[in-house]
Amino acid sequence: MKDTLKGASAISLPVAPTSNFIRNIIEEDNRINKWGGRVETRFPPEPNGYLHIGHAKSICLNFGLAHDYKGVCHLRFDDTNPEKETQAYVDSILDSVRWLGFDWEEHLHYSSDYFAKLYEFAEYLINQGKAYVDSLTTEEIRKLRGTLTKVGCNSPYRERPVAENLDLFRRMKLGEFADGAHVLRAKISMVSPNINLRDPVIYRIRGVHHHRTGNKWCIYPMYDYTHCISDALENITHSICTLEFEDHRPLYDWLLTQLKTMVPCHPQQIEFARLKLTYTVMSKRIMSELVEGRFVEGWDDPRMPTLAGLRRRGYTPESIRLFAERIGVSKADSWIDMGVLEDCLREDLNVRAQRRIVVLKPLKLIIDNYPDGGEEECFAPNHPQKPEWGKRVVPLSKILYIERDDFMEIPAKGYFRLAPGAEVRLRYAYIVKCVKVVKNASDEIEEIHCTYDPDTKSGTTGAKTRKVKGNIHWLSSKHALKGEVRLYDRLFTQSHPDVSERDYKALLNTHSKEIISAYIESSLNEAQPEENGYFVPDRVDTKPGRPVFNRVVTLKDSWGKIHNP
RNA sequence: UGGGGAGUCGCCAAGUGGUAAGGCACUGGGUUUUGAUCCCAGCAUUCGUAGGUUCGAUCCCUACCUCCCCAGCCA
Repeated sequence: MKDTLKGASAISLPVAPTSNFIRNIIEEDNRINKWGGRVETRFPPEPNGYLHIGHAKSICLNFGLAHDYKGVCHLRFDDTNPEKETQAYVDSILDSVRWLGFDWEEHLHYSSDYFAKLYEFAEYLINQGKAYVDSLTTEEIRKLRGTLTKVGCNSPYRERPVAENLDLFRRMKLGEFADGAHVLRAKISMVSPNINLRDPVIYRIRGVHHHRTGNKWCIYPMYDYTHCISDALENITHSICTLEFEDHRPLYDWLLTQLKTMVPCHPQQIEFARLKLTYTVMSKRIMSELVEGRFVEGWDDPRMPTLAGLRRRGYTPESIRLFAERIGVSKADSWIDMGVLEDCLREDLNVRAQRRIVVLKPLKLIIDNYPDGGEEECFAPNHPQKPEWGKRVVPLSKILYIERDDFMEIPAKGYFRLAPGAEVRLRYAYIVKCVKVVKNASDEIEEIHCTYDPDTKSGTTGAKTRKVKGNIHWLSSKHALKGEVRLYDRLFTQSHPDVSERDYKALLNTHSKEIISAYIESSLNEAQPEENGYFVPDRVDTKPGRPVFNRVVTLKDSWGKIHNP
């Protein structure tokens, strides 16, 4: 079911993908043999930030489609804005895509690889009378562009002769002008109702160092110009992007039409709705403010929706791929409930994680009739549904820690765990009965006393003779280890955080991280659950002899839902 | 109010002229030494609204309503 494929795209879901409009397009293309059955996609991040779960949707889509249709998916860095891009971001993106389980094989590309070609094509456009050098300032260009409801006006430089344009453009490349002195614009129409077609800027002067091309260039192509050509040069068949690029498509198509004799193909741009997840934000700007303002402890803070954060929290690549499949792909704006993501994780961890005991909020339980200093071994299965995974020893002694929530002095209706006079099974051990509650001066329960029935040990014939409904976990006080456990909750208190509000930070959940000192089984080391959630060692803060765990997600809790909704 | 998109169950999402898939959530029931998992059952006479075409419309036509995106020398 969950095999680990190596190669092209290491994906494999427990469910068959449902149809979506992009698959329908591909299937129709294949039917009419538009691309000779070829499917070539690409994931084109700009190396100016960290990848997040929204990018994961796109990665899974692009690599997934390539995988399913026996095609290939390129990883292409759209690195045309050197002021914001760095090699460090390239590295982190590479790392995240690899971690998610995808392999671009030899198809790792950079838009900057095409700078020479892009430049050559720009000269071609100039020669064709389809591009011109404009010498207006940014503000002047903006003014002449018109507005949403008013058409634009031609720049006074729009009719510059080809030779002058060529000369100017070459000198721009040579570095003869200051940043901003000139731009190259496509000559389309200043009266188009689509603002993207009002002679868009396609090259600007930026005398800055580029993380890959160094100081070779001082003019850099713009996204709209670069992207379609890069797609075409790479022989992409289906160029999948998000909805906001929908009205850039006419420009994408215009450029490739002008350049049809220069490029090998004309890919189809297809737009889908970007992911929005409740209780969090996907905006790079907001995330960056959260990091800078120390509201979280970095881009890989386990509360962040970044892939680095999710990974550190304990999310598995499989769970994220399952999530991407489960949410589907469409063009409708939508918010996916965070619960869907969490459930995908539970589904994955449930089958793969070994079980261990963690007592989060301990309450001392003393077995009065158990011999002082005595101890014995109990055997607990590593997975309740997988006997082949074997059992491990859990030592029992007279003094234990149980979960505070597993005892109620005055039991609520329907509660069937420990209470005065009540009987419950210490899981994998004996049935005990609560005989006494000891409180401190402030009336807080300090310890509870029980008696055990020596004939009821789990695994013995006596265990079958008596049935109790309640069943609680425990750890022997002298054997349990102490460990730091970090409990996380949603980043925002609002399901649909409106970060356009100036004071959106007031919407942050101030209880999104709780650090506690818990009792753990000595062998707890992977994502391992028992009762109160799935835990994973924190990959940054765990040091030898100092265990630090993150609770990735709680278990479903239908009692908790009834009792404290 | 220019242009481009979208509106199918609480949340996603198939279907697109023949009478509403699936998942999540939810509700019942069963199994269970995790109130977990697992299993079984239930859960839109209805597809933004109003008209029209048709034997028949979520699907075609018309009008309207609501929401999203676009005026970076960002991507």
